[in-house]
Amino acid sequence: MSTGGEVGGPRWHQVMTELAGQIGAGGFRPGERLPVEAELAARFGVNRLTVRQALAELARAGAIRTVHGRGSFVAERPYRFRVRATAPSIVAQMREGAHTVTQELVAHAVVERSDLPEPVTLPDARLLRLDTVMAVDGEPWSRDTTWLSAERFAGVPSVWTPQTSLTGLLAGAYGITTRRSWRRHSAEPASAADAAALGIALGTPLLVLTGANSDGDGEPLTQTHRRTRGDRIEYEIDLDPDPDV
Amino acid sequence: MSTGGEVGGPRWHQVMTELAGQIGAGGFRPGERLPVEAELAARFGVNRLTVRQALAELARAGAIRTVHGRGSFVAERPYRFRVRATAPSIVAQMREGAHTVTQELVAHAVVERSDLPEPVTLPDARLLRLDTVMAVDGEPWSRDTTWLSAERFAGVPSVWTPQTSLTGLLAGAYGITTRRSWRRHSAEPASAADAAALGIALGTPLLVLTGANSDGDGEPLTQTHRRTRGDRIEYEIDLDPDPDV
DNA sequence: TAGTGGTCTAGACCACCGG
DNA sequence: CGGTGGTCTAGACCACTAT
Repeated sequence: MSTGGEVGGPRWHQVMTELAGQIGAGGFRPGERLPVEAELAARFGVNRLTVRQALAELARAGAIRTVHGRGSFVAERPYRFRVRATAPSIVAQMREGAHTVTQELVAHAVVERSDLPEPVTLPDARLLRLDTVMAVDGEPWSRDTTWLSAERFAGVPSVWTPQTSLTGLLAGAYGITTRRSWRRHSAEPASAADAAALGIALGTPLLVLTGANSDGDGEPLTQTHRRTRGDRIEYEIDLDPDPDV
Repeated sequence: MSTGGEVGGPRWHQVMTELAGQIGAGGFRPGERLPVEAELAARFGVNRLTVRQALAELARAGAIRTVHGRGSFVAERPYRFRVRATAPSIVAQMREGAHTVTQELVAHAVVERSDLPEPVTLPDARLLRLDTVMAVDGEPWSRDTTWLSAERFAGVPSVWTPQTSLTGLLAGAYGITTRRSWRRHSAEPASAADAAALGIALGTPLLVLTGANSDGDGEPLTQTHRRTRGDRIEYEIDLDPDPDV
C-alpha cells in the first residue's frame, strides 16, 4: 500500500477489495466475526452505509455471511460441492463423500398438474408435491420441490425423515429404480423466501435446476425444481464416453 | 391499493413489488423508460435511496435495466434462450433459431498453461487465449474466454470477425470436427468487469460454464470459460438416449 | 438490557449522457 | 448545458440476538 499509485473506483469498492484481501490473506479466520459495521466505518474513515455496500457485495459473492443482530462472519468453507448432473441421486453422491446430508420436509400437498413447471412430463392429473430444504454438514444448501404421483406415493410424507433420500425410498419401499431423464440449468437471484430458508442475502445468485427422473422402463416418475446456493455447488456433466468404466 | 389489508415488510420491498406489478400488468411497456428516481420517490412518498434499493433488486432479477445518465428501462425481452449443453457450438444453435449472434474479440494473447482454470485438459504448454463478448440480437449476452494450442492456431486472431464461430472456423480452415467433452455449471455474481461488458448491474447472477471440446479422435482441443447473464440463458441437458436419432 | 445489523431520511456532490 | 443515475455523509430509529 501507499505505493503512490492511483487507487481509483468508489470508496465502497476499495473497502470491499481491502476486506477481501485481508480475508484471503488469513487476517480473518473462517468462522471469525468481522468488526462491527461502526468499527469498520471508523477504521476506513467512511460512513457506515459505505461499509454496508462493501459487505453486501462480499455476502453475495459468498465470502462472508451476515446475520441480523449478530454480525458478519467469514464464510466457513469456501467450498463448492461438485455434483454429477448425470446421476439421479445427489444425496447418495454427497454421502459417498462423507458429508452429512439432511432433507427437511417443510411442506407437502396434493396439487393439480398445472402446478408443474414447464416442460410437463408427468402423466398424472393429481400430484404429490414435496417442499424440502437440503442441508450439507449442517449448512442450508438448497430449496427443493419434487412432484410425483399422488396416487402411487401417497404414503411418502408419513414416512419421511431428514435422513430420507427419495431415490432410496422409492427403491426400498416401492422397488423402483430411478434414472435421470432431462435437466435444465439457469441462474436467478434469491427471493425473500429463498434468502430466509437458506440463510443468505437477498439477491444472492442461485443455481436453478429443473429436471425429471424416470423409472427403469423410461416412464416419467418424478419432476424436480432445485434452487441451490450458487457459491456452494458446481454441476459436472460428463459427455465423453469413458472407456475405462 | 387501500384495501385495508396488512402491507408489511420494508418500504423498499413494497415499492419493488408495486413496480414489478405495474410492469407485469403492462403499465410500463418493454423498452419504456421508468419515471426518474426523484419522481418515483415523490410518487411513493419515500426517499430516493429507498427507491434505488427497489430498482436495484428489479435490475438483478432482470426486470429492468438501469443505465447511468439515461434512466431505468423495462427489459426488452423477458426471454431465456434455451441452449443444449451437449452440443459443441452454441452459435450454430442460436443462428438456427434465426437470431443474430456476434462475437467481438476484445483481447487475445499467448499464455502459459497455468492460466487455465481447473481441470486442465489441454496438453500444450503455450496457449492462445481469446477473450470475446457474445451478443444476441444486439444485446450483450455472455463473456467468454477460450484457450487453444498457440502453435497450431496462431492464425486465428488475424482472421476473426464478429460473425466467426470458432467451431465453424476450425472445421473450415483446419478440417477439424469438434465434439463436446465435459461441462461444469455454477452461478456467480457479476464482477465489475462483467457488469461493464454485459451492461448489467454489479452482483447480477451469472451462469458460469467451464468446459472443454475435443477433436474427432477424442483428443483435447479447446477449453472454455463462459459467463452468461442468468436471466437470459437456460442450459438444457438431454440424458435419455433418444431412440429416434 | 445492551449490542448488532436493517431501514429510512435529507441533503450534497460527482460521473455520465444527450442535445 | 441540463438531466440522469452513482456515491457519500450524518443522523435517527427499528428489529433481532444474546445475556
